[in-house]
Amino acid sequence: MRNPEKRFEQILSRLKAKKHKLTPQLIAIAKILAESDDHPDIETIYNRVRTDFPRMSLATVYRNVMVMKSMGDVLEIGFPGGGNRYEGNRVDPHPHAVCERCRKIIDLETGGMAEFVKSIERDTGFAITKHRLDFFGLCPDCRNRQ
Amino acid sequence: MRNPEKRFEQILSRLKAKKHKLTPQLIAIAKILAESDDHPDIETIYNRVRTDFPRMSLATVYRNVMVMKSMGDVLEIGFPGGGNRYEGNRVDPHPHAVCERCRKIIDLETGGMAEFVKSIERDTGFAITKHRLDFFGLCPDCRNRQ
DNA sequence: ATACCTGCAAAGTATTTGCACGAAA
DNA sequence: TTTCGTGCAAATACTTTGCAGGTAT
Repeated sequence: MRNPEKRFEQILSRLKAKKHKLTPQLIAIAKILAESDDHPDIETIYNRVRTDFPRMSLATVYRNVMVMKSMGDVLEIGFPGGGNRYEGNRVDPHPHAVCERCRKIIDLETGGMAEFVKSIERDTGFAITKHRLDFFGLCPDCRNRQ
Repeated sequence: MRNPEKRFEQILSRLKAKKHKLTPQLIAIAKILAESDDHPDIETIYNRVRTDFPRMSLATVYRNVMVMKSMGDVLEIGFPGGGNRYEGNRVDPHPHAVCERCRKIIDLETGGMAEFVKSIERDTGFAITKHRLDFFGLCPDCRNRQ
């Protein structure tokens, strides 16, 4: 998704379809998420939103981001110890390069693997030290329990 | 690494090489990590170790796991909201399948991707809904600052 | 002997929740 | 009008830290 406006409208219509009240706070948070391409954390979203809504609570940011996350309109990039990052302008699963020092996160396109690492280093200038590749789903036992 | 005993000795000798005091607590925790293939969390390690060391503190488990993690002898599988999982019997990076319901984690071997998802579902019986693929390292800006 | 490690309890973080009020539908 | 969302503050969960005493080298 390259068009933030369109993405914003899409999120709003999906919220409406799910019978969520379109409060000014929710709208503002959705807008930030649709527009941001730097994978902001909750605190960052909070700060951005507070330039327009100085009285908005941090709890409201948590709550609304979680709403959109469970709808599948926001991707959570989780980290141990918190400070999770969120992405709303693009929700198809895709790899990320994460700088361990400045915590910058950039989107990558899928491809090989190992081979992949080399091309990432070539294309981005990153020095890759580790990667993380997890698959989420239901194991056989749980699939059989509904 | 298929041999827990050997892996245990390896961790101990690396700890010794780094001038760590081989306290009974550290040895016990290293043993659990070398032997466990179920990616235990801190609480689980704590409980396993406490059958032999009932007076051991949870803080000690945290501290010693972190020591081995920074040495590169323990792999941390981090999750948002805590409850991170640890793996000491194998430290080469490799993909995992994580059950979102029972939190079971199993090791996988590397291969394609997309194609990969299908073969994982075939081989394990998992129903994969998402995957996670992150690369960690230093971005160009940070590489230039040392 | 002495530097490092431990247990305990307290302090931190990040996130979630209860509640009374206020606003969207 | 009625239901749901908000702000605030307190609670929770996980992890880290300060300190006094103990132990591996």
